[in-house]
Amino acid sequence: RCEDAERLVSEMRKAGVVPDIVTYNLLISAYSRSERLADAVRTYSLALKEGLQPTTVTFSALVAAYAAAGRTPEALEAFAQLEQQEALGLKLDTKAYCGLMAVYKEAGMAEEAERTLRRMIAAGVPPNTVAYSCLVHAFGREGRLEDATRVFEEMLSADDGGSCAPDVQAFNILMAAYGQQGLSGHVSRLFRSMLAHGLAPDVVTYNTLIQACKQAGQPRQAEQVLAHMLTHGHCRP
RNA sequence: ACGAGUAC
Repeated sequence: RCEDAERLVSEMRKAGVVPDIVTYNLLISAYSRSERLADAVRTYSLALKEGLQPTTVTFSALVAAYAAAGRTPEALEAFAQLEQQEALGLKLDTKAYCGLMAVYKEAGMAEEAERTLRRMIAAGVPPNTVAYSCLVHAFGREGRLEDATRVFEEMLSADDGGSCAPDVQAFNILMAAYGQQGLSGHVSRLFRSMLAHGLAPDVVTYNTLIQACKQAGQPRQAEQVLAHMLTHGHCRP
């Protein structure tokens, strides 16, 4: 699919259509998803050489490309470049900050992820469910369940029209965190809370529940989860 | 139009 994109771009050129920054952003993102960091970076340089002005999306895509390759320092550097460009009119938006938080999450730097969230809010950039979920996950990964729960509760009590309210994925993230510690009781409590919030569990929810049963050494409970999925679930195993 | 968060 990267190859298809490349072919398309070269056909564009032959047809006299000049690629713009969005074209390059798309390529960078496609390479990133294919874990082709070198190609992503080369494409970024190419865009600069073409005299194109990188956008917030360009840098976000670059950050994601470095992060996908596990290159934390370079990812942070790419975000720093975006911040430099703030003086030149680029805006740090919610997705850009979330990308940075994801880098910290992957790197096991939950404190930095939280600092980023607070900084975003202080800067007047509206946080959302993704930003909070990312932080919950960052703490969860480090086994810091109290912090993960504290952040999750902040999502529940956030009074901003629901833009930070936990969705299915947010519940899944916290459930997985508890499940990894073998705390299946907390996991099923969260599951009930999820239903009470009117959210429909998805396959990942059920997989997470079953994994939690496994982790806690409760094979019978796992069967009950499967039964629940088959009878009440709006999804298939 | 393009970029961000889950289970195995």
